[in-house]
Amino acid sequence: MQEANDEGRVKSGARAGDGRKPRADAIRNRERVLEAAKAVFSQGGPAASLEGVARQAGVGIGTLYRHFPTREALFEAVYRREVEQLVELVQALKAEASPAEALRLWLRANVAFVATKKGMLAALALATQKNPDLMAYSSDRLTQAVGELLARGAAAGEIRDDIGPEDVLRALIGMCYAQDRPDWQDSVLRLIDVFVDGLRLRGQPPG
Amino acid sequence: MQEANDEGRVKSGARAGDGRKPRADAIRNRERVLEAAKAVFSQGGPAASLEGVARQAGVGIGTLYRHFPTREALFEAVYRREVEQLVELVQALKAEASPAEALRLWLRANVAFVATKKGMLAALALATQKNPDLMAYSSDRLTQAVGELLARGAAAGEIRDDIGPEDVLRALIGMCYAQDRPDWQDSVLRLIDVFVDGLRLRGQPPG
DNA sequence: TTGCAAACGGAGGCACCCTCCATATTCTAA
DNA sequence: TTAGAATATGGAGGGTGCCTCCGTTTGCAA
Repeated sequence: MQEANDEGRVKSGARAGDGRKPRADAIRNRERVLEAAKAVFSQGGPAASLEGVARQAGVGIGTLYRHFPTREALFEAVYRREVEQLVELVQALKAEASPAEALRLWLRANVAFVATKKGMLAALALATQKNPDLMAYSSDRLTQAVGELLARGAAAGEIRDDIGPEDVLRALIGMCYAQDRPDWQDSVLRLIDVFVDGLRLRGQPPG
Repeated sequence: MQEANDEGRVKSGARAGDGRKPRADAIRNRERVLEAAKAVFSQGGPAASLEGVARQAGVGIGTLYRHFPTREALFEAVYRREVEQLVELVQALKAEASPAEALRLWLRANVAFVATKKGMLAALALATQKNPDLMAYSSDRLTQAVGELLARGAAAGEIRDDIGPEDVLRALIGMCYAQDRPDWQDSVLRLIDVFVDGLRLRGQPPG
């Protein structure tokens, strides 16, 4: 009768309403399933077999379903995680590269993401249709992340300050949208270089 | 030259290599399956049951598979047809409305399309991933169609001539991309009105 | 009419979906 | 350390959908 949990939205994971900590094996298995799901969805798209995911994760199908009661829940968890990784990449790049270069590398990483995870994109189309919040959430997170890169560049006088993060994301989406030919990646990578060059301020500060 | 019968690449239907005409019942059933598939995919998305399609079409599952050997083939046929209808709508609107108004109505029709056929969008994401030609084909057809509307408006001095059909389509896609809230349709319809107003030339010709 | 190629429909074998519960594992408190 | 409670596991099972195969039906030409 306790257990009204089911959490704000996220199910299945850590303690929330009830102050209890999940068991160690539960955490481990949850992780395994997520890892396997990432691979399987990337490869096979949104209709990929969940039993296949469980097999690859080395857990029973029942375990998979306890952690993620629906296909959408599983996909959503995988996707949120990917978004989080892209956000973290921003932090890492800030430490390693000049502002403009960091932006360029981050955009390139996104292209790689799209290219590697083809199936995930189709799955995303399905998932956002059933749960619009997911799109809103990821847009916010990514906008904020790009915003940091831009602000840093602007502060350093390396990048113009009249282009907002939404514009950059929209450009990225637009460029990745037309996956009409086998060599679309090359094309988009070139476009990104051009785009970042366009964002650069010409009169460079010392350094 | 009437008809050229649809077949650009499409398999399954009419004569091609062999000069034989398909049987009447074959044509009829093919049509029924397409109609049913449109409804079922729109409602249920790309994973919808093909046996369900066959049931709704009133044909056996074997018949469905003879006409469309794979799920993708079926979806592709449905989608090509939808694109064709949007193209035909352009012709109809040219006869019925002023250039700018025709453009406005056509864009609105696209929003309705997206709204009604939610499932089709997810299916499209899947299908284009497996067959990039499909995207290229539909882009071309739609670009050409919008191009006609724009050219007509420009010729009549109603619409500016420095915006190309690709720009208009990109704007449309961009506006429909953010289906993040239940009332996204209202928002997009407003944006379309604004957009078309923006395309209008101020000094209007007589009429 | 008749003959036959073309088309039909659905049975059958297999994979996957998801639920349920007997069993196994982890945690806690003594 | 250990026992018992709480929690988690895994896979059997009933149902649905996928797709192939083939005996039967139908349209069409002669």
